[in-house]
Parts: sequence; structure tokens; C-alpha cells
Amino acid sequence: MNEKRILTKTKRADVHDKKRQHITKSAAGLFIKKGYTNTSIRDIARTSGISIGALYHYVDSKAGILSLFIDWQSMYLNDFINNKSSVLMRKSPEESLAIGIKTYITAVDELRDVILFWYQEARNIPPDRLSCLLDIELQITQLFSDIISAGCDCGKFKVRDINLAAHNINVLGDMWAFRRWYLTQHCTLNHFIREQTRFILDGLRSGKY
Amino acid sequence: MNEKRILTKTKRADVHDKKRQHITKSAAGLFIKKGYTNTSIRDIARTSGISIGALYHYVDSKAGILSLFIDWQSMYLNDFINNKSSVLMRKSPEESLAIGIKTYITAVDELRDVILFWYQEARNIPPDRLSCLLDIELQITQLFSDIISAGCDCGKFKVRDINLAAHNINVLGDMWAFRRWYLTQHCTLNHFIREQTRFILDGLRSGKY
Amino acid sequence: MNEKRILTKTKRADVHDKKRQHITKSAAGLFIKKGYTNTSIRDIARTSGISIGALYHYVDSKAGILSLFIDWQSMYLNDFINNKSSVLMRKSPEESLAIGIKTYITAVDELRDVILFWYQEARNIPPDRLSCLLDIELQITQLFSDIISAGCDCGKFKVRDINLAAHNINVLGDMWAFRRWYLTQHCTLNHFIREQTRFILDGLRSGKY
Amino acid sequence: MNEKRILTKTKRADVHDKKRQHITKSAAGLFIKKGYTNTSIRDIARTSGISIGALYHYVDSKAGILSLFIDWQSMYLNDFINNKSSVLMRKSPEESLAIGIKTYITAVDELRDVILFWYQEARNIPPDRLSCLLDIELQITQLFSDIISAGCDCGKFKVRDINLAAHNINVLGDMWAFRRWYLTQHCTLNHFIREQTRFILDGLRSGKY
DNA sequence: CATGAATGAGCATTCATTCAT
DNA sequence: CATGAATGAATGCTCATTCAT
Repeated sequence: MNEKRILTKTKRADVHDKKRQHITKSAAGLFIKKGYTNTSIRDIARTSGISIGALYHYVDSKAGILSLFIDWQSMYLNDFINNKSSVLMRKSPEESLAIGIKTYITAVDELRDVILFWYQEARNIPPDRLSCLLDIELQITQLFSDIISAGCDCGKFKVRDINLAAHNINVLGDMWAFRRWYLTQHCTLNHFIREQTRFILDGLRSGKY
Repeated sequence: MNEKRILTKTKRADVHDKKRQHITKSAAGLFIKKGYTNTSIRDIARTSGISIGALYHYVDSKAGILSLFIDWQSMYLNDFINNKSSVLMRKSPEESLAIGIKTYITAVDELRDVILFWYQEARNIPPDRLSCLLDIELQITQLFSDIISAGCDCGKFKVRDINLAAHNINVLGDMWAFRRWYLTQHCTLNHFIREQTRFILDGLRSGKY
Repeated sequence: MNEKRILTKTKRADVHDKKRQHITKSAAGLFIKKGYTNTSIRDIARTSGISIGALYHYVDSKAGILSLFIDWQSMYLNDFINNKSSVLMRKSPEESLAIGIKTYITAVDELRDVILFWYQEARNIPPDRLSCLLDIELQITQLFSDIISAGCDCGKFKVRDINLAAHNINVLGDMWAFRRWYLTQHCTLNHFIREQTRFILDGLRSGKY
Repeated sequence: MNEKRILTKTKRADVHDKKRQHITKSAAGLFIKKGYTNTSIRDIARTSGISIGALYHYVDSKAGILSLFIDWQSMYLNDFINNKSSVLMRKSPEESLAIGIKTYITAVDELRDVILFWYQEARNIPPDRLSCLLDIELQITQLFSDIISAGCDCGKFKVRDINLAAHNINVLGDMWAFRRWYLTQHCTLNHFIREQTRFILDGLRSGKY
């Protein structure tokens, strides 16, 4: 009986999670298309096919939905960090970096809407989630920093401000999201990855002259 | 008498322009701090010390204020383009580029709020102004493209996708605006300019190996 | 369960209709008393005892309320047309016309506010409803035209411009609404009906001299 | 000197009157086209080419302009009454009535916008002017009453409710203004006058059977 | 659990009128 | 006299959130 109750509870929690996810996804589409402020709770309710009242059973506020949306997307990038971080260091710094850049830009391509959203809606993101996002950003940067650092140590790279370089890499990848209006008309993703990799590696390489 | 009337008219137009500018500036501060959507006409009226009614004497709508704000800022960047473009080509490509980057980042530093605003509020910017902004953006990019192109011609640079490289420079400058949260805590402006210049030049330089 | 849901739905729709009707009636009173433009949504909300927000659950706009009001009233006149049209032709033209006039003026008496409203607010009535009203007006006129026509055929009436005559009848009935300020002080409804009937019949009758 | 002052004063008064007339005419056009409530003081100022401030030198309020407009138009109808009243009684009642109807409808044709305006905007007309208008209306009705009365006295007409008959004539003339949407597409003015005259005379004539 | 009706503050904008210049 | 800038209450309408059913 006790066990059953727990199971029920778990099941209930599962259903809750499913619903929350559904709401979040519906909201995500609207947030991305129309912006956070221009999306109304009614829009979300209509799009998700859930009544306003029910919606408030699963989420506590509009900002809460935004938080969920961010949490949901954070996972992807966290995965990126966790999966790759260990792998990358086994190769040569240049190879590592090339793989890192490629993986990152591929992720950016997948999450382009979300990344654009972050750039645009930073103001409306609840502070705790914003700092969480910045943290992820920094972790990614750190990943690149580590590789660059390793490259510097073995003389392949020559960089004065490693962190700045890492940020540069980050930004040169994010570009794929926020300059989409230009890039998609002039590049393929692969071309973009190739050229950015070259540009970055050349920017870091030592012993050039 | 006729002359007087004209003078009066000119004076009046001047006063109008002054007021409009005042309103625009007040609004700009609010737009930047709170975002366009979250800024109300009442806010603007209060901040500018002008009654709502009077405000509508000088501007036609909230979107109109935004347009004024953008026009006002566009001038700065237009100046950047017009003043520099002729000057830059007299030097060597590398020198030109270094000067161009420095000037651009300096401009970004001055207009950081506005640039951030563009990145964030693109959605709410009236289409005509948005296309105007993109045009400026492309002109700036073109400026860099020309320099890179010249550098390639004389063998100093080796770049496959010149336009992409130009966009990279653009973005690596804009960074100073949209990664301010990180950069201002780790860099001075001068350090940033120096390192970005180095990074970019190295990224473009040929004959490295 | 399905059935229950349908019932619920129907019930809900019913409640909606009731509320809409309530709002419409409240608004009607205000529209008639103060005019459409001089009636504010706040007035309607206050008078109907419904909050502004709730009000917009049931109607989509102020113009929408006006449309509802017109639709609601149109029904009455449509009934007049549909019920009477078949009945009238069984009698002699003169009798038919007398009955038709009496019935019409009785309807005018009932709908006097509304008819006055139509005369006064034509400008503000949404185009689709206005054309709907004109259509009803023309149908009524047609009713009279048909009777007059029949009367002419059998030699009882002698009328050159049948349609104009029908319009005359219409207008001589509507008078009861828009000359109320005079008529109610000098006539009873019955007197009015009697005299207008006589006036009209005499105006149409042939073989007089 | 005293004389001069008086002249000046008179002149000034004249100029005032001219301006007032100009404003009134401009306003009239707008009132008729857009309705009283939907016409703004700004519209009137713009249309008349007079500044808002100046406008308030000559008139005291928006309602005041409306009053002026009504006064201005009242004159026409007053002329109609005064000029015709004496003339009409010299002829036979039937002839008199025919002339009266023709003259009245001709006046209606000229003043159609104004008459329509009265029907529509009665609500917004200042009470004193409204009663003034009703007075004119009654005077016109009286004119017809007198003729009908004379016709009854000499046995040409047989009417029970003379005042109602007079109102009928009035309304059957006004029709030309407020059913313009229908009539102008099916009648010429002359046809309308002819047929209405016939209809009315037949409606009044005695000894028919 | 689910529903959607209810709330009322808030929004951008308009308006007749006043008044300093 | 003439101007038009200034006022701020009022307008139609939207919204996130609550709560009775």
C-alpha cells in the first residue's frame, strides 16, 4: 500500500513532467517566433491545447515557463560539455580544437533559435537562470581555454589572452545563430565550420613569420 | 516680415528637433535599461519631464520614437563609414586593418548600448529601420572586405572567404558590446583592441608555416 | 461521458449567449440614450455589472456589441417579414395593405428606439450589418410593393411609381419613431395607425373623380 | 473720433463674422462627412486654415461651432417660410400645396446634407438650437397645415387630422434627404417631386368614391 | 484534476480646451 | 490678435493570474 502510493506518486510526477515538457515545448516555439513579451499565456494555452487553469497546475507563472524552457535547453549544452570535455584532451591541441569547434558549431546549428533567443531576451530571463546560462557559457569557454592552454604549453599556439581567445571562438560559433540572416544566404554549415576552424586556428598559431 | 516668418519657422522647427531629441534620449535610456516592450509611453513622459499629450506633439507613436532613436544612432555609424573609408586605403592592408579595427571597436565602445539593443530588439524595430541597420552593417563589413581583398591581392593575406572574414571582424568587435558582462571584468578597452587586432591579423595572414 | 461533455458544451454556449444578450441589452439602452460614440466600454461594463475584462470574453469589440445589437433587432423585423408575407396576399389588396400597415407600425412602435437608432447611427454601423439592415428595409418595401402591384393589377390602385409608393409607406410608418417628439403628444398609436392607413390608401386609390 | 471707433468696431465685428462663417463652413463639411463626434477641433482648424488658438477667438467651443452651423442653416429654411407663406395663399389650395411641396422638396434637395445631419445628430445638438430647429420644422408644418385647412374649408380636401397630414408632407419631402441611398438610384428630383405631389394630393383629396 | 470566467491595472493613443509668448 | 505647445482625463482593449465550479 505504501509502495503503491509511492509508485502512484512517481507516476503522477512523471505525468507532471510530461505535461510540463509539452507546455515548455509549445511555449518555446512561440517565444522564439514572437518573443517572450509578445507571447501571452493564452497563446501558450491555445497552442499546447491545455486550458489556462490546467496550465497553472503545472507551471507557476509565465516566467516559470521561460525558466523551464531554459533548463530544458541548458541540458543539451551541458551534455555537450560533459561528453566532449573528456574526449577532446586525448588528441593534439589542434585536432582537439578543430573537433571542439566543429562540435560546438554543430550544436549551435541545432540550437540556433535558442541561442538567438538568449542573445535577445537576456533581459527577461529570471536572474537565477541567466547566471546559470552564463555559467554554461563560461564552461564552454573554459573547454576551449583548456585546449588553447594545452596548445600553448606544447608550443603549437601562441596566445596572450587565452580566455579572450576562447570567448572569440565561442562568439565566432554563435555567429551562426545571430548572423543567420546573412550566413545562410552565403554559406553552407560545412563551409562555415571549415572556414571558422581555419580562421581560428590561424589566429592562434604561433611561429608564423 | 516674410523673412521673420521664415526665421520663426526655422526656430520653431529647431525647438521641435531639440524636444524630439530630448524625448529620444530619454526613451533611449529606458529602452536600453528595460527593453522596448517593457518601456511605456508613461515612463518616457515621466522621464523626459513632458506630459503625454505634449509628447505626442513631437512624435507620432512609440514605434516612431524607436525609429528616431535608431536614426539618431545610425548617424554615428554612418559617420564612421564615411570618414574612414577614404582614409583607410592609403596605408598598407595590415595597417589599414589595424586602424579599421581600432576605430570600429572604439565606435562599438561608444555605442555599446545601442549595439546591444540592436542585437536584442531586432524583432521590434520597424522594418524600414531594420533594413537600414542591416545596410549599415553590410557597409561596415564591406569596408573590411575591401581591405582584406587588397591584402590578398598583394599577398599579405590569404583568405578563402573574404566576406565571412569581414563578418568575423565585425562580430569580434561587436563582442565588446554583447559580452560586456565578461569583458569589462577582465579587459581594458585597449587590451581588447590590441588582442583582437592581433587575433584577426593572425587569422588572415598568409605564409605561416 | 461524451454526451455529458456535449451537454456541458451546449450549456456553456447557452450561458455565453445569455451573457452576450445581457451585455447587448445593457449596451442597447446606453447606445439609444447616449449614442454609440458617446457610450464607452466602461459605461457598458458598469451598466451590465460585468467587469471590462469579462466583457471582452463575450464580445470582441465595441463594434461587435453594436453588431450583436443590430442582429438581435434584425430578427424582429425578419419575423415581421416572414410571418406576414404569406398571410397578406390572401386578402384583397386594400385589406392586405391595411393589415400590412398596421402590423408594420405596430412593429415600429415596439422597435421605435432601434429604428431611431438606425436613422441616427448609420455612420457607425459596421458595413456588413448596415447592408443587412438595408436589405431588411428593402424586403419590407418589397412586401408593400407586391401588395400595391396586386392592387394595381385588379384596378383598385393606380400608382405610377410603385416602389416609391412602397417607400412612402415605409417612411410614413417610421415616422412614428423619428417624429415621436411630436406625435406622442398629439396622437395615440391607434389614431396614428388609422390615419396613416387612410392617408396611404387614399393616396393610392384610383377612380376618384 | 467716436464715429470712427464705432466704424472700427463694426468693421471688426464684420471680420469676426466672416471668420466665423468661414470656420462654420469648414466645420459643416466635416460634420456632414464624418459626423459631429468624429470631427475634431484639430480637423476643423486644419481644414479652415486657422490655428486652433485663433479658432477659439471666434468660437467658444466645439458645440458652439455646431450651433453656428445650425443657425446658418436655419436662415435658409426661415427664408423658405417667410418668402413663401404670403405667396402661397393667393392660389387655389391644390395649386398652393403643389407649389409648396415643390418648393419644399427643392429646398430639401439643396439642404439634403443638413437635413440628414439633423436627423442623425439631434442628440449632439445643443438644446436651445434643437428647439429652434423643431420650431422651424413646426412652422413649415404649419404652412402646410394652413393650406390643407383652407382646402378643407372649401371642400377640396377631406382630412381628419390636418396636423398629421402636414407632418406627412414634411416627412415625404425629407425622405429625399434620408433615403437618398435608394432614391438617387431610382428617381430624378423632378420625378420625385411630381410623384410625391400626386401621392400627397390624392391622399388629401375628398369626394373620391 | 480541469476548466475558463472574472478581475482590474495597465497599455498606447486622442481630445477639447487653455495660455504663455 | 495669432500661434501651437501643453495638459491629463478618457478611450478601447489586453494581460497574467486567481478561483469557483
